[in-house]
Amino acid sequence: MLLSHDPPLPTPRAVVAALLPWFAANARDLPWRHTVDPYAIWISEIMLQQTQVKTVIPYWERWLRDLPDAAALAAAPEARVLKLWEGLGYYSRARNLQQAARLVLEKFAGRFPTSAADLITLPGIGRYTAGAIASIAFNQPAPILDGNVIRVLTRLHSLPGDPKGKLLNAKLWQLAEELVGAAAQVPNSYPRIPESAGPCSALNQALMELGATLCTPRSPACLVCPLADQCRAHQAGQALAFPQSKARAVVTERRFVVAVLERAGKVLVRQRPSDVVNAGLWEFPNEELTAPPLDPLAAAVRWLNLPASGFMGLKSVKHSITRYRITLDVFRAAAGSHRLAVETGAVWLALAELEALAFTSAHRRIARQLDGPVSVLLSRRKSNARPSRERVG
DNA sequence: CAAGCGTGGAC
DNA sequence: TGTCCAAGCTT
Repeated sequence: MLLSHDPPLPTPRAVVAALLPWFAANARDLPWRHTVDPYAIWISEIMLQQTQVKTVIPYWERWLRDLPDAAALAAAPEARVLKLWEGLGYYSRARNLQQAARLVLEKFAGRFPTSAADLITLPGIGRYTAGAIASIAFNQPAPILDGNVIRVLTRLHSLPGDPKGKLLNAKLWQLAEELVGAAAQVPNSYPRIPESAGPCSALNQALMELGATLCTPRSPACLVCPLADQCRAHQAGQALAFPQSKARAVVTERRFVVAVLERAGKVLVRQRPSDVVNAGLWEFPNEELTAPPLDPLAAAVRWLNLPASGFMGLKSVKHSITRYRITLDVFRAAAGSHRLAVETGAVWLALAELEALAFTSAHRRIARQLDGPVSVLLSRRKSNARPSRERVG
């Protein structure tokens, strides 16, 4: 029997031998791939948590320009850090970055830790990020396991089960460790990325790059995949069956009324408390509609304690955060001394002053509506809503 | 270990 | 247009 007709086994050595040349030829030109500065790599890894590359690029470039090193980050006012993060979401990432920068200065004498074991002690750095920084900045043979690597490895080895579950998760970390260990032993003649720290860096990035560009969730490009001949799921025509992740939480609808109160050319804004979602970010006063029938205009009348003729509806804003699908019904009113200004500890600010503050995404969109020339009148009957150029006088 | 934590890209 | 989900961490 001719063994050469059997597909090659996905051994660590064979996988590395296929991935490194593929990555050297196909790596996307991403800005953080032109540096091995651990600070710059660290910032990119935190920003990339649960966030797409395309979204991160402009944030990363602005951040590195404004806060080029750990000392600058440690010394910056938190408000400036949050403003640089505005729109990226998961804002505790930004606060943890600053706290970690201060720890690097204090506990590590300003030298970034090079081992995953030290890195993971810093706030906001878990097992994945510790391995990513150690390998990408310092070429340490530290494994990584993110959503991309989970997809690649469960397909490559046709591994059933929940990849976040204890058993399979441990198996995947083990496989990732074997791969980066094999990368550490490749000869110098292997294709290299000139600005990469070395083969451990390249291997880990190659795994993620493959998952991001070819081994995608819904339309994997197996025909051009460098691992296709080793991939068990592909051989069985079952690539789409992996990973077998658990279903997400069901979506819940929520509705809020928002007040844009004006006085002498200023608007009323407030800062969210520290123990809620979007903690510390700025917003317009708002209240959730709970009891049905959830009529926003009636709720606004009751909440603002103003006659319906005393304010106008702006275009409603829709957004989603985590498992909630949220509609914001926005009402704009002239208010001399409204009780909301006292009760919530809010402040009156000119529109131009809002620019410097970190707003939640939905409320930033409301603020932009106020800047523009056109407001949208909300009809009492939803089916008859139509645009208008009227403004509150 | 499940749930909380945001947002916008992509199809 | 709705749905999925992206280089996860913390509690």
